[in-house]
Amino acid sequence: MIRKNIDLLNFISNLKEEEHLYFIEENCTSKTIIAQQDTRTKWVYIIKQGIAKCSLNDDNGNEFIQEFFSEGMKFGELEVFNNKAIYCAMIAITNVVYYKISHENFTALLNSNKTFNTIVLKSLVTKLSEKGPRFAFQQNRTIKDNIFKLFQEFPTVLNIIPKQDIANYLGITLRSLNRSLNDLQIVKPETE
Amino acid sequence: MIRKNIDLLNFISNLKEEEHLYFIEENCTSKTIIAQQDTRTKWVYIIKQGIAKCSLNDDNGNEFIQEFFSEGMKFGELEVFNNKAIYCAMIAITNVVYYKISHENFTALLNSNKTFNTIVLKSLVTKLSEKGPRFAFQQNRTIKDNIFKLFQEFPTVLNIIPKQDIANYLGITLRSLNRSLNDLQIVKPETE
DNA sequence: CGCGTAATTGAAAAGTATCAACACTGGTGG
DNA sequence: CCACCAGTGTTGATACTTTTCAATTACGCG
Repeated sequence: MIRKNIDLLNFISNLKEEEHLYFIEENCTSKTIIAQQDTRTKWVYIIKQGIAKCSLNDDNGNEFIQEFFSEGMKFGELEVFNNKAIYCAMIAITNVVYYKISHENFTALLNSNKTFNTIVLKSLVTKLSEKGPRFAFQQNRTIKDNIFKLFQEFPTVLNIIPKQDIANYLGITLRSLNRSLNDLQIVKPETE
Repeated sequence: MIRKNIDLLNFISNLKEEEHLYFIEENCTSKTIIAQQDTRTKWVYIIKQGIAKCSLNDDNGNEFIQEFFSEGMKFGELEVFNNKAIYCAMIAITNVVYYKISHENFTALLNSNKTFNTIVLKSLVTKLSEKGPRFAFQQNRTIKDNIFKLFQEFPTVLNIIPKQDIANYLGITLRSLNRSLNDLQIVKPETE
């Protein structure tokens, strides 16, 4: 649910000065729209710290959250290859520190640096191989099954992510989420 | 819904003799299981002709169809990178002609041949960028909306793919599919 | 304290699945 | 040539799940 890619962060911090300059560090506060859906951008983004949601909004005002991104997750790289407008939005949930790298430098690094090429390939593969099972499970099980599984994997999610976002991630209404949490007797863990 | 990747087929047929031998041609009849879920394989498969379903089955007997694959779609490449058992099955719907290439040769080609590297990257990107919107739409709309959209994009689907498979692709029951088809007055086109 | 955002809850309406019976089709063997 | 069978498709009635709507409460922050 909350994805990370430490390899990529390590790779960046170990880059020699010259190539490290490709990556520009910025930060933003909670709720900032880091990248806007349906616009064109020249940047690929990589989360350094914090949590953001990668979400897809349709005309009816429905928000579908694909994943929550944390350390090392990159975003906007698909647009380097297919040269289209970005097809989903990236919105900060907590305060976020991130890198951005231009399409040109991204492509250059991809062609010149075999390690980077492999890391990018693997990250695409990982994203792909996680999406399938997630949607399969989500479609074929009841809401309760899905919530139960989610809270097993991630017991503290209520302390980190707003309920509406959790509901949008699961593709259900807030009402249904609340009912199921009651039935399953799941409560927000105390933070001490 | 039925994916193709002509670039990859062209690439293969233009390969020089030596590298073309990497790709072994085979064929099978309808309903053959080309690749079995949760097993390990040393092959990457590429459809040359026909249609197969890429599906994910769970313990409860539910089948979730990720996509229907046609000319040029490759399958099993994720396992080259993450070295796990294949996580979904590939089952022929029509008679199918396909290539297979070993993991070793796939990797070799990926490293030695820049065109191939790009084609593989792009195919991953395409798969990724199609999955998100599909599930977003599927989750946030009614069954009828989904069916209407599907039959707009693909009016002849009833002539090609069994109804149960269409239902599994949409994540609904056959009963619901039939009811909605009635309501929408969608009928199987005559084949002449 | 007051405001806006987030969370909670009940009742009614809408959407979907489940179950079971039946129809159609093409192929096979007597 | 007909009877049978398996696979595929069709349909109605009912039960269940989930959403919608609306009213209310809790919380954090200036």
